[in-house]
Amino acid sequence: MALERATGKIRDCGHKVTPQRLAVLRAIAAEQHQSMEEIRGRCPGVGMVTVYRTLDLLAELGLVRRLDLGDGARYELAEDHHHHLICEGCGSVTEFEQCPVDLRSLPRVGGGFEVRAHSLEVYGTCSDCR
Amino acid sequence: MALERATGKIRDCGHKVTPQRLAVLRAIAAEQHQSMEEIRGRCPGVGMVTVYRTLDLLAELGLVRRLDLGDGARYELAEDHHHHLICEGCGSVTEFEQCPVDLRSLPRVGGGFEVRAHSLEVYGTCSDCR
DNA sequence: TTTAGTGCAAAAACTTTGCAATTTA
DNA sequence: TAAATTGCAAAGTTTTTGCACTAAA
Repeated sequence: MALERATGKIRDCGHKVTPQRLAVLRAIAAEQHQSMEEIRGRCPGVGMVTVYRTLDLLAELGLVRRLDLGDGARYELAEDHHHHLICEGCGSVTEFEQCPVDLRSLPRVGGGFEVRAHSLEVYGTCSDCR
Repeated sequence: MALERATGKIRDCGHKVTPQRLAVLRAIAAEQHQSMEEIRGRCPGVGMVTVYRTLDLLAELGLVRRLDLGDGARYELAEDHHHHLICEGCGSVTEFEQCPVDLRSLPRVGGGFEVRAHSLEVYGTCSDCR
């Protein structure tokens, strides 16, 4: 379970595991690329300030990533790889599984950059907007 | 030149080409993934409100993309494909050219999504942070 | 018990809107 | 000239900070 890995990491880095942090973690795990508002909606008992600070902490620990695909900030679990389909017409964001990225073909770009994960955004027009 | 393509598009869509819009376009063309602050610095004669509105317009026309890779909003020319290397240690963002993405291998994901461009973010640790 | 974390209220930062003056086509 | 654009000031949003209180380890 990803939650255990996360709580372990929090503890390992000298931070405390609190009910608020667990609530935020569960909220984020519930669905990818959620907005602040959605996350807050999933953990109503947690103060807004704490949600911000928890997201900062989780991002710092490399457990969560913050990204903005055009409409405000979104948060997602920092999985190994992750692929989005973004419609330039309506702005909808959906995910897909199959990975069309082959990083083995990358000569060590940037001189010794150690790859850990990737995120691919494919832009275009969804069937509804054609 | 990308600028001509952009001004053509602006005109074609019934908008006017103004000195302010040209200045913002040039600013954006100067470097990829700049922050609002950097863009503003490159076109000091243009009011902040106008920069915001111009970026909105350009994004709407599909000429510019707004994205956030962890630290505030950044803007970049909406090129066909674009590849970032993001260090989880120091947050630095660099680009690389070689494209490790093969979209032909994608079965028509999402049922009829028409692909126009893509952006790849590779997360990891840069040589300075190892 | 000690140190880290929480949450309120306030501050700061960021972005959008209303409107009169100006400019492009 | 008409319709679009600009920029100021003000209003809205979003995010961060200061500080007393609370809780995890």
